[in-house]
Amino acid sequence: MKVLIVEDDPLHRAYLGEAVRGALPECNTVLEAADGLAGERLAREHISDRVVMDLQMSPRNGIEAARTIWRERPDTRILFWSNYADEANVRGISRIVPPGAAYGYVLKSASDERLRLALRSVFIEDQCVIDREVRGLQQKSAGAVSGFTDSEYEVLIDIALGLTDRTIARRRNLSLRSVQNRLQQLYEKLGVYQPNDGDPEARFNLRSRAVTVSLLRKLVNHTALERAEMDLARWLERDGHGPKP
Amino acid sequence: MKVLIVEDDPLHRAYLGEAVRGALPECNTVLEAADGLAGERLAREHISDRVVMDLQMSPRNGIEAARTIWRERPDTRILFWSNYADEANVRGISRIVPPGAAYGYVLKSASDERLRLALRSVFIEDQCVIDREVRGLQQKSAGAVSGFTDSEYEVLIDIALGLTDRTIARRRNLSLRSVQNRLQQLYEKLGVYQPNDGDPEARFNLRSRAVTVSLLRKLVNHTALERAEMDLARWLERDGHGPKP
DNA sequence: CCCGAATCTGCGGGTTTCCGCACGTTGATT
DNA sequence: AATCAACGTGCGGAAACCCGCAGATTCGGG
Repeated sequence: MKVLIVEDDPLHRAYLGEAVRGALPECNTVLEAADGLAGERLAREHISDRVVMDLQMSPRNGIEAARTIWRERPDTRILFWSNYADEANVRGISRIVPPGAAYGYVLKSASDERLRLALRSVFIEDQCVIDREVRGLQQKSAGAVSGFTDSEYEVLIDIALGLTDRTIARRRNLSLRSVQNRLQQLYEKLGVYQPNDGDPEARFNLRSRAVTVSLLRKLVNHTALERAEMDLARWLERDGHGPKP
Repeated sequence: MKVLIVEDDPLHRAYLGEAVRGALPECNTVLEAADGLAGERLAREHISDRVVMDLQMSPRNGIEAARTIWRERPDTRILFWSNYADEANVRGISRIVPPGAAYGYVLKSASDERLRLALRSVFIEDQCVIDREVRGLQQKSAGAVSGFTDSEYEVLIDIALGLTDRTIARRRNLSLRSVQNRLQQLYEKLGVYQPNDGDPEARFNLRSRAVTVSLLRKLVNHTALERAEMDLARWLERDGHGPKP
C-alpha cells in the first residue's frame, strides 16, 4: 500500500509521516510532496490511491489538487488535514467530491488518536470521517439560517471581487434587476439589511459590508478570492469585451 | 537567561524550543505559552525580557500580545516568527515597537541557520534583524508607489469594514468631501481608478474593488479586519448615536 | 513676507445602488 | 388542474457614490 502526503510545512509533513507509518503498518511506501502541483504529479506517476492532503498551500492549494486527482481517479481516498474549518473550504470540498468516494476532514488541532482513527477509517475501511466542528458547518450550509443558494454564493463572490451590478449581469447572463434581487436576498441572509425605521441614518454600505461579514465569518477566504480572481481575469479576456446591448 | 516562546502550534513550539536551546547555551530556562494571553501572563510573572512570538494565534494574536508586553517593559527583545510577510503585519508591528527596542522578524520558511543567527543577534547583541522579504515591504510602505499615508490606510480600513462615506466622515471628524478625496487618492494608488476614455463601461465598483485588491495584496488581512471590527463596535456604542448636524 | 505643497471644504451633476411594486415563467406537490 | 415557492424581468425613485472645479487652510522653506 502506498500513501501520498501533500503538505508544505516540513514539520507537519514529518509529523504526518510518523502518524501514517504508525497507524498503517500495511503501508510500505510513503511519498511526500510539498505543494499541490508536486502532489498531482506524484499521484499520477505512482498509482497512489490514498492521499493525505493539506489545504492552504501554494502553488496550487489542496482543493485544486484534489479536484484534478479525483478527476483522473475518482476512487482515490483523500484525507484532508487542515488548520481551519471555514465554510469556504467545506463548500469547496463538497463541491468536488465524486459520488461514492471515501474521504475525510480532520483538523490539525485534533489529537494524535483522532488522526490515527481517521487514517484507518478512510484508507482501510473506505469510510467517510468528518470532524465534528466541520460537520456543524455542513449542516448549516445545507439547511437553515445562514445557508446560501449556489446562485447567492455566486453573487457574493462577484461583489467580493468588486464587480459592478451590470458586469455581474453580463457575466452570469442575467438582467440587472435579477442581480439586484439576489443581492437583496444576500443582504437579508447575512443580517446586513437595515430597516430604516425612524432614523434613516445608513451606517453601512451594504455591498461592502456584506463582503466584510462574509470574510469575518469565513464564508469566503483569501484563497477562495484568489481562485475567483483568476477565473474573473480569464473571463475578462474572453467575454469581457463583448458587444453591449 | 530566560526565553519565552509564544506559539500555538505544538510542533512549531517544540521546534522553537530545540532551536533556542541549541543557539543559546547561556539560556537556562525556556518558558512556553500556547497563545497570546498566556504569553502576556508568563512574561509578566517571570521577568522574561526575551520573547519569540508567533503572529497569527487565538485568542490574542502576536501583535496585540507584543503591544501589552512592550507597554509594561519597553526594553523587551521580541523576535517575531511568522508564516507570512504581508503589509498588514509589518505595518502593525512597526506601529508598536518602542523607540530603541531590539526586535526581529523572520519567516517560518527560513533555514535553521537563519533562525539561529536571528536568535543570537536579537537576544544577545540587541540588534534588529529583519528578513529580506519583509524588509522589501517596509521600503515600499515607507516610500514610493504602493505607499499609503496613515490617513489613507485609515479610510481603507473603514471602507473594508463596510462603512458609508458619511459615517466615515463622522468617525474621523471630516467633511464628506474630504473622505471622498482620500478615497480618490486611495483608488489612484491601488491602481483601481478607471479613466473612462471612450467606452465608459465601468467594470468595477471602485469601493469594493479597492478592498479586494488590498486583500489580495495582503495590505489588510483577516486579523487586521477583526481588530478593526472590534474598534468599530466600540465606537458605535459610544459615539455612533451622537446628534446629527 | 510671499510662495508652493498638501490638505480640507462646498457645489453640482452624472452614474450606480438599493429596493418597493408588479408581472411572467418554471417546476414540483397535492 | 390548481397551487405554491422560487426565480427572472421591467419601471421608477430616493439615496449613495464618484469626481471635476474652485475656494479655503495650514505649514515649512526661500
